[in-house]
Amino acid sequence: MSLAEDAVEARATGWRTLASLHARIEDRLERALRARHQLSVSEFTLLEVLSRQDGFHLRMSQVSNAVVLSQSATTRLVSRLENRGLLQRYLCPTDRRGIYTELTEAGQRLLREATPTHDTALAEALEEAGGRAELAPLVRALAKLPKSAQ
Amino acid sequence: MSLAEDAVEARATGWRTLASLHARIEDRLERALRARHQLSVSEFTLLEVLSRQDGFHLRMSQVSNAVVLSQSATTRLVSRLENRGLLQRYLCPTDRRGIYTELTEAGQRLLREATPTHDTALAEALEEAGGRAELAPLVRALAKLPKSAQ
DNA sequence: CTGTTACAGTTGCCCCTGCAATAACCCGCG
DNA sequence: CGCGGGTTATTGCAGGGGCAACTGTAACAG
Repeated sequence: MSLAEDAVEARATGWRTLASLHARIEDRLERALRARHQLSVSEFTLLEVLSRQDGFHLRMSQVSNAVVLSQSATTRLVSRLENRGLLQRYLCPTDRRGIYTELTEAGQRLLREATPTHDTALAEALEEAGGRAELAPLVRALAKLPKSAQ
Repeated sequence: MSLAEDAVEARATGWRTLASLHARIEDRLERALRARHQLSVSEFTLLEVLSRQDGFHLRMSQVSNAVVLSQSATTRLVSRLENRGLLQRYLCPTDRRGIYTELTEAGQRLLREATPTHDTALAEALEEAGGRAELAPLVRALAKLPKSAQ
């Protein structure tokens, strides 16, 4: 096998491992958050991302980028949470095309409640994955990532 | 910050990085495979998984596990590919509840055509991700995973 | 001022997915 | 044999996502 073919194979293997680990973690988080707080992973992620912003607000396009969803999915994601009173939309004063999204008190509270659920489920998922031979190396690598990797 | 909180934070960071990288790669693969071969990532993965089995066949439940999808999604995934003549179902002779899925000639051909597309897109996605400061460490870690990690 | 182009979000439509209920089947026990 | 309990796969239904078309706004050229 040539060096180039080797590289292709290595990337494919890495991708399969990554995809598998991702699916397992997401599945676990989804169930835990859905069962206890009526939240999907995307919804939790949005609350979490907003909470880490100064002033708790972001533009739609930034949200879209942060949660890695299309514009339309972002619109609906924000709408769902807005209907539940967890966040608010308001027009950007200087550019009326822009729309800001801001966490409400209720949203901050729900996030505080859901965070332990999330953290526990994540720890369990990693724990379990660490026990599978094909996933363990990646789990260990994850733990060693630089902290600041935002 | 306590050690325990530190660990929670590290896991959360790792998960965000993993999720972000996964989403970017999947998005890229999806577009490339869809555009050139009318295949989704799940569909390609199934073809690929089948091709690596002796005799190119698997039971539904094994398929389900391999592509990390629910049973119902697996049924439909297999049905779609069967309708396109890329694989065949046939009853397990010893247990008629079981159903085997087997790659056809056409399926093997399409897989051969699509593999370069997949590999190129994957390489590009990793290349691009490697250029982002927050993803680069994980990309490097992926490259170092043991080859055999199936 | 007006027409053109670029940008930010939203909406209609359709596909894929998971859950729960269901059908078909195997196995063991009375 | 025949019934009950556990598997394996399929189907009805509703939710979430992407694409493309559309609305409203800004920016710029003439």
